[in-house]
Amino acid sequence: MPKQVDHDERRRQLTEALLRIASTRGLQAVSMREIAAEAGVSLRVVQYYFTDKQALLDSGLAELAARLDRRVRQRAAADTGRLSTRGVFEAVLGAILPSDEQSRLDSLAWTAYYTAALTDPALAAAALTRPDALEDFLTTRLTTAQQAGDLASDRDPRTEVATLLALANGLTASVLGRQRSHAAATAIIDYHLDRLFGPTATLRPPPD
Amino acid sequence: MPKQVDHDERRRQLTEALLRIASTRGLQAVSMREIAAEAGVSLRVVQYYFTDKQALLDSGLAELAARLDRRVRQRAAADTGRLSTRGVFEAVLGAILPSDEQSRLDSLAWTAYYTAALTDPALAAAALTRPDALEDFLTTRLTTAQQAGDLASDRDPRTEVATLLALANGLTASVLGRQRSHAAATAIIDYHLDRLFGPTATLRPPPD
DNA sequence: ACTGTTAGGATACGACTGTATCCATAAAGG
DNA sequence: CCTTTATGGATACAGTCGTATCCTAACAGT
Repeated sequence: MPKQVDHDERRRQLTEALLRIASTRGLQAVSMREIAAEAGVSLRVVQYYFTDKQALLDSGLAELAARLDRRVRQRAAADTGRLSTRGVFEAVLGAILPSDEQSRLDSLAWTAYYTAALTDPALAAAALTRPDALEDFLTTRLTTAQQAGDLASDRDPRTEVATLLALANGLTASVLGRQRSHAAATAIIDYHLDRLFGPTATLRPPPD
Repeated sequence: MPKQVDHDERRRQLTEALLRIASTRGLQAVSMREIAAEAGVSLRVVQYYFTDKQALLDSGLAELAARLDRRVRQRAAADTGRLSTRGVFEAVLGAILPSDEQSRLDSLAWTAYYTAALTDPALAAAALTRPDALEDFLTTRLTTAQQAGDLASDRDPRTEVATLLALANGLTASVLGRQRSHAAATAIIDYHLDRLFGPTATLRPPPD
């Protein structure tokens, strides 16, 4: 047998080439030949490791979901026990908003996939499933905080969580379109976390 | 001369055919021939009334912006004087969220354009300009309400408006993806308007 | 009535698409 | 050693794309 190639590694390289194109030139600029060129291989190699273009697109979507999940998990879930409830929300929402260049590119690709899924049934199943896990986790956490007295009793945890996630998505769109800076988006999130959890002590000036 | 055709009317028909395709099959499904078929004319006619595909896309974007502007204006700005500040916000935000089938289709097309503009410089200039007018109008209105004592003094009108608009966009995305119903999105908006303007009197049960 | 312009039908061009096929090479197993 | 199999280069195919061209038909102005 020939060179004995690691198929998973090859597929990973091609998937990353695909996402690089999708995030910089859009999902409609993704073609078999473009992926090959971006990855520095021939067209045949792309065909060899992926049966279909659809398989390639599916792989890109899966990798993207894994990346976003990883980002949220690394920022928050690792030491979720040690963080305050507010800290958890800051971490999760901060992980959703595009901050550095890489997360911006990933958000761009994700937006492209999401939009394509709205009119393409082949992508809808994979891209339009609601990520219940994150929402449930935050709702549970916020409900607990409310029972502990850290959240006003007239707040509805489910609605508050749904709001913050939808708000983060809306802000993300505006950051991607460069209508708002990352800092401005973060400020808006913080404003609402302040209201949610009351005038927090973190950076309050010392009492005179 | 021949049939003496109304060029503007012809262009309007073709633009609407374009938007019909973009909102149901996506912007990447829009081709000259598809537009011709959708409008029931020949390819040559499409070429005759639009010099470019780019001109066609620009026309679609302009029509879309006009429709959304019209929707907001009809719901709110016409009798903005007679409405309460809360009523204005309900009207504007309700006009942004896709409600009936037509506004859903328009929102789909708008989302497709916005996403395409993120990676296509030819669309970026027209689609990624911040609609300052609406935001400024609402901010002014909210500031006035605050001065009249209808809004708690520790609220920041600018941030509140930016939040509600970004929230409406985020909720719109979830409604388009059928992850949330229109009613659920409206409930979330109302929840926050309740908090903004205090426990409102509109539907409060009569005091015993 | 003739002429010139406008409106569109028909067709073609080169580029690009996803996919399929043919064939060469290289290494592992007998 | 030699056959088999995994890898990938080269090329082809049938569509579709935006755009260009050619030509005809119908009417306005003179």
